Amino acid sequence: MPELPKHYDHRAAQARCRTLWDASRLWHAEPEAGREVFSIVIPPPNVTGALHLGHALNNTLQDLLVRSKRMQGFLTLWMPGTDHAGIATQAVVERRLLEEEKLSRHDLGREKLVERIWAWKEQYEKRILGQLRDLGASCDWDRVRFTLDDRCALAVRTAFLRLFRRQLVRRGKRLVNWDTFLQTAVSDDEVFHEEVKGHFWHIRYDVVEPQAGEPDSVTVATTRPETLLGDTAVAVHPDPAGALDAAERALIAKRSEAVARDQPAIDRELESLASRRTELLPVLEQLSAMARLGRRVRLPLLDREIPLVADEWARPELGSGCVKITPAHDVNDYEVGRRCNLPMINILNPDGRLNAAAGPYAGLTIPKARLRVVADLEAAERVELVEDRLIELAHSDRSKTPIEPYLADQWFIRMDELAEPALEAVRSGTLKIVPERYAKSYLDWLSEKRDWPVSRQLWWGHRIPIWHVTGVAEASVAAAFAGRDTVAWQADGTSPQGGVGGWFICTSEESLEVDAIDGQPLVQDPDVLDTWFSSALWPHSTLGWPEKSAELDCFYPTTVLVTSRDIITLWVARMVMMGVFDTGTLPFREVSIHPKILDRYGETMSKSKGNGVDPLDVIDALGADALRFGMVSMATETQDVRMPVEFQCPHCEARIEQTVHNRVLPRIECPKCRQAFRTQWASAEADLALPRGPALSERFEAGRNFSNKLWNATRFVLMNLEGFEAGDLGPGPDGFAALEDRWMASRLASVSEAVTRAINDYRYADVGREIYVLAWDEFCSAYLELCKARLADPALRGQAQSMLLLALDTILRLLHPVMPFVTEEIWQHLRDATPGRRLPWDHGAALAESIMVARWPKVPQAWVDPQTERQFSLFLGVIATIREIRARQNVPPKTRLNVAVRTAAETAALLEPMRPAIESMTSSAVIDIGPAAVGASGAATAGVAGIEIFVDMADLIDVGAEIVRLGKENDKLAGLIQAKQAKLSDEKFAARAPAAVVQKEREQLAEMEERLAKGMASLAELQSRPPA
RNA sequence: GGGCAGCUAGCUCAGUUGGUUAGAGCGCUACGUUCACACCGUAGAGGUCACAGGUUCGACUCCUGUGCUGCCCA
Repeated sequence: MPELPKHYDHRAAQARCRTLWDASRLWHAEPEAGREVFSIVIPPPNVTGALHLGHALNNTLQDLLVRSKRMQGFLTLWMPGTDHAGIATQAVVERRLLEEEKLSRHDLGREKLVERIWAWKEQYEKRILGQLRDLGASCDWDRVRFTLDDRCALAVRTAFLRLFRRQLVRRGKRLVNWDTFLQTAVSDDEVFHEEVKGHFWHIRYDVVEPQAGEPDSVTVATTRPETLLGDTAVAVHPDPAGALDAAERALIAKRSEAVARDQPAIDRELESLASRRTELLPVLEQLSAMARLGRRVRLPLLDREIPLVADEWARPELGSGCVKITPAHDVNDYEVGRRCNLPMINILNPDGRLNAAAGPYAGLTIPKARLRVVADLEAAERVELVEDRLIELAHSDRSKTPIEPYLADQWFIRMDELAEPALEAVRSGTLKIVPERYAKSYLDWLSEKRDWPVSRQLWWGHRIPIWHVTGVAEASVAAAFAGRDTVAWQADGTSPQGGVGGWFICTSEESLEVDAIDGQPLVQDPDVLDTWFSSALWPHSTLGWPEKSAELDCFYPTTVLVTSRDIITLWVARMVMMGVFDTGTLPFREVSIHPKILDRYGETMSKSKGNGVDPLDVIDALGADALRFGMVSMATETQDVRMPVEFQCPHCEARIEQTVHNRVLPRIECPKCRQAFRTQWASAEADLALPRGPALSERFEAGRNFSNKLWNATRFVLMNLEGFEAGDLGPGPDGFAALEDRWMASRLASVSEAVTRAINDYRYADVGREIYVLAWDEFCSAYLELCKARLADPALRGQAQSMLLLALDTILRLLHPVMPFVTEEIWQHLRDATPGRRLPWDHGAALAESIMVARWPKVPQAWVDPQTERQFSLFLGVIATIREIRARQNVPPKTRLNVAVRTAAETAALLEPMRPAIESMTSSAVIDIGPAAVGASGAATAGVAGIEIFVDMADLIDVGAEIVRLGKENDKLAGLIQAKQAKLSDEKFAARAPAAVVQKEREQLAEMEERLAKGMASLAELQSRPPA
């Protein structure tokens, strides 16, 4: 049998496994009746860019579930695919177009731009799917879907038509977040807030024809002075006195609850409130009365008369107590405008320049208009005060430019009816979110039932399947689409004249095939749908809905959705709503939420920050299994995990800590070898010529080392298989003969049970940890060492070989879902060496061609043997103690020592069979085990529970050092004993603690006292020796 | 402003229903390379469990408050 190389070669193994898995297509699932199904849809990665570590985590966890369920015999489907990511992808392509060709999307035109984006998609889809395969994802690669492909498109149109028919789609004006760079509305979720330095301008508006005793002007303040061009009112509170009272009451209440330190600040606020009452209140009362009388003020610059209105949005406790109202460009003002029936003047063009409504300022961009408006106001002596101020400004996540609130026509989906079943599913526990605490944000968000604005003024996405026609009678529309159940229509909301009006016509067909009705053209809505609309249909659209496909029938609803916490509302909630709406069934029964990966400073990783780790770098340097093991170990129940990032020098392999400073440099000089390497930022030719230093993390090394450990354990087993014909492995008629075999069997049973349970509970990190301890600490460090003696003994050799194989095989199967490549590679070697081996849970079936479909270990729980495990831990304790003495005394490893073990006859009987193992594992000779065992004079001693160990040191012992050490240990023990005695002599403890606890404490005390007595005796003995 | 987390060894994290003499991996120190593996072995050092109160015979664990960090929603 050829010997394996000393190191596991992950690159070669990955290539071999890929070939094997692709040739066998074991990841493929066909619908089949009567089998238990496990199905899962991938959260489709955006085709915007390559996969990052977050994806690696998400997909590793899914693959862990999928592979284990497949081995457990479920009919298992993992549906792969990608998302078109409307705005994100279009923005990236547009940006490149501008950078590389100096062209805007309008220069190119809709059709050509969409073509370019498709080309981008093809490139990145290929890359993403390649990355997933490199990661080892066992998706059904015959079923790859894309949210913009024909099948998804039909699902989108059909779902939209169904919503339209149910009157859940409506058209409306709405203040949207307008991205003036991309010229589209973006959703609230695509907006981030950032503080910027700005100013707060206080501007005076004159009262029109003030009467005697009335103020002749009001002052309003704004951070955006150019918006006054769109002002349609100035508001004052309807009951200023009442509002001040309420504000005061609130402050007093707050003061009574505040800690002393915060009270002075509140007192100052109360004082200022009191002074407002005397100075400002009379004027506000007067203005409030004027508002009721319909009095007006004059808008500076445009010289327009606008009403003074009474509305509670004006807060008497702030500023002048008056506020300008710009309904078309501010969310709160919009509400005021609706309440007071104010006109809404839009002063913006879609490109962010002012329109004709801005009069002389038309054509200017917002920043320029602001400068001009301020200059003109100052010239007109209208500015009373300018304050510096930090402003929370909304920015578009996509273009990073400031958002302008903008009044536009949009399509909305009404949420009330859709949200209710989705809320109920989680409240009733039909849909389980793990960890449970995330259910709260899901419920909170859905409970608001805010309408979903679904139009996007983009070219990349699903075109809204609605056409508009004006000036026709409904009868004509009906006649045009007679007999087509794929078409529905609604009045457009304008009032019909003589029965003739405007209509919105919705269809699930690709096109209406009717271009005019009664001579009036049909115009398709130019907008596309929010990306999340197609994502919301993902679980059922990928399986063939609206067709009644065999896949839908077999694999829907899916079993579980695995995702990270940031898209619970955006995606998970919407999938639940649309899944129920379209199919009547929840799209999945459980949602497993995993953490987010942050860098060492707690920042989210991103390419633009330069703090990310490319999964392919890890796969290349340390192996896909190392990456996966790291990911699984990190997936605990917390919401974030931190991952320190390091650059690896390509010259000397030194690791350089990634810092806020060096992570943005194009080149870095290695502090160790003084040679430079490039980073992702390199653009100058000189930098690009340098070799690249990948960003990695030491957190993946444990996985790499683990792969190698397993590999070498396999090497050892294979080296010792000569003469062994593997058949049925397992206990003989009388069970396992050797103690260590019983122990190993017991551990296999416990761990396989624990791992299976952890997988079912989505405790991913526990899965990794359980197997790691079993494989490394128990199998490699203890069991394998113990087998060496029997392997050398012809009579016992077969026994050991059999159990070694049984244990290794079981470990491989348990580990395969976490580390598929190394386990498959080993499986193939082991299969060649022992084709005839059968494990009890194989039930006689032939050895699987791939570990991917080997049967999951169902280890009989009868193998669990607590008595043996206790015995074994005694043995391990003895070994550890002897080794400790040796290390303490600096005894060279090859020096054989004589050891005596004094313990009760009962314990001695348990240890006796392990005598050869103790000897080989501590390179010593065990002279005696029993109640009467004694060490030679000058022996070093140490004890574990109920066992005293004498190691004959002859002249080796450093008496002085030993006296110091023993003295310290005795002191510590004495302290513990004192504490324990105090506890036990406390009557309350004895009276109230459970008897079992008291009993345990007593035993511990007795044991400590015994150890202390021995320690004192040893110390005395050492002190009585003559100095060396 | 509201909600949710987190704060345990130098770093990254475990710690089940309160019963601890608080653990792991990495890093560090010492020793070790014929005998599966130096991507290794053996041993060691290292912690007022963020802070302050409270409940309890007993608190890392439960309650209240404070501080810092992060995320989500306004």
